Amino acid sequence: MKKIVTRFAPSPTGHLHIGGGRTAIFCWLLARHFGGEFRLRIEDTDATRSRQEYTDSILASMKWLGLDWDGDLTYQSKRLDIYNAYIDRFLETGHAYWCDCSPEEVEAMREEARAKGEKPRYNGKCRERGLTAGPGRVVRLRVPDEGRIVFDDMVKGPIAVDVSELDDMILRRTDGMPTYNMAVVVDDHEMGVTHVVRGDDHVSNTPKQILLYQALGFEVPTFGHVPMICGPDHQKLSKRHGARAVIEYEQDGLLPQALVNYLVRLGWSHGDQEIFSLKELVEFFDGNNLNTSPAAFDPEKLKWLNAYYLRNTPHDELAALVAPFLAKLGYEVPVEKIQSLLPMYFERAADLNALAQALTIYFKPAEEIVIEDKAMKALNEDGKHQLTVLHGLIAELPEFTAEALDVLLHDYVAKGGLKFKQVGPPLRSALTGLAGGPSVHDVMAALGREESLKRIERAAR
RNA sequence: GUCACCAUCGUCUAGCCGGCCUAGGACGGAGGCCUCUCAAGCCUCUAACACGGGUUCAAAUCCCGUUGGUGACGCCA
Repeated sequence: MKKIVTRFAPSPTGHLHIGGGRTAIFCWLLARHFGGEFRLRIEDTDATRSRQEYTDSILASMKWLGLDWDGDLTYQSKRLDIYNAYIDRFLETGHAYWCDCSPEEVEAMREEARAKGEKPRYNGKCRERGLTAGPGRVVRLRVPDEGRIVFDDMVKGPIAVDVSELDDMILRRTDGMPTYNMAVVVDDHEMGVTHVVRGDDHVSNTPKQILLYQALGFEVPTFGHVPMICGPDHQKLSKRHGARAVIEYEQDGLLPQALVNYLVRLGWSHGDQEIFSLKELVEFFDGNNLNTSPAAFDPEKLKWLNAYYLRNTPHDELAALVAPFLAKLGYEVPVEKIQSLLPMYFERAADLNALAQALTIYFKPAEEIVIEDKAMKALNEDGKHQLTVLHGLIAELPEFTAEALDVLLHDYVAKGGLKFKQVGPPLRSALTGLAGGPSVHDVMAALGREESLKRIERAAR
């Protein structure tokens, strides 16, 4: 079988969005599954909107997601000569012609068609005028008068469109730049792309591109259009839905594997399985079992997956990942110290940022511990009384360890005929300022005797 | 408006070459166990085949229509 070549072709007009990210993952997976090649191409033919910083950002996001590409990056802006050579070929073979209609004229044609209840399109005015190159002129494709374009979509199955739906699209703009469809076809052919997997929004481009392949005598690749991702309300995806650029998820403290896992399951499935390692993904993803309908983005499920991956990350790795987030909060602390606190917190946070946030109470002085409202309740009269008594006992505890503290507290409760509820919550409020969290004996052991006593005394006042 | 695509719990989905489906899993939600609390974990529950016609002994599964949704219709990609 011929080697499979896929590609991801973003345009550097913004950061890598989750929709594009998912497409990239699918393309990468398909190539890796079949031992083929995954190529990356930057579609920067729109000079006014393309920016280098976006290219850099997209590349960084690709790396973060773990999507490595084969060969060199291809920049369309550096291939103008190639496109022009092919445009000449179109002209020479009579598949294209020069047109001097102004945008306003064309717009009028579209209006006219719309008024007649037809599809808005260019009417072919310059087809037989025999125009040659000149300023203000574009090159248009001569679309066949009749026929149907049929292709077998990898995910959607057979799709047929009548050529009467297509108009004589522009191949070369007045500024000499190729249009999207033109450049894509040339590049995909020259790069040896065998499988074009892209978003659903491109289905209507496919018949146009097939026309170009045919006119050029190129072999038509396999196309696969994955459905779009929409917001939880099934509306167009927007910031309001919490669906954003990949880079933002990185900044929020998501684990790349969680995002990949989530995105891949949005539109693809492997039976009932929810959790996939990268290795399993490569093993299972063969381009089948892709869904045909648009999927709603669900931040809750992403959160759950991230928490899952967080819990299952070895603590030395996790500590290293948390460190930069703590630093961002103003706490430069040794990774070993972070790791020592992780057993108490790794099951209690949904992302690295929240995890770092939770750890800050171990690095700030007693005076900076703010007691939240919910935690105030435990610091009633009895609570403060218990804290005062406990302060003395803890100060005299011979061996200050979590185990010894646990024994001390339970002995104290048993001897006094108390309930643990009378000592646990006030201690937690005093030590952490929070109503929930790890066992109080663990917290004290982590804080150390001196700091624990300071906080208990402060809260007992 | 025209064309294309799509339609299973609130969401992601399994099932879809018809019978194994009184429709399965996961997230969320509700309740419970555990427990000093919050998580985690475990258990239980919640909730769907858009509608209408066919075809058939039998339809979530096949066909047609309706409705609804998405996308496209650029000298953007």
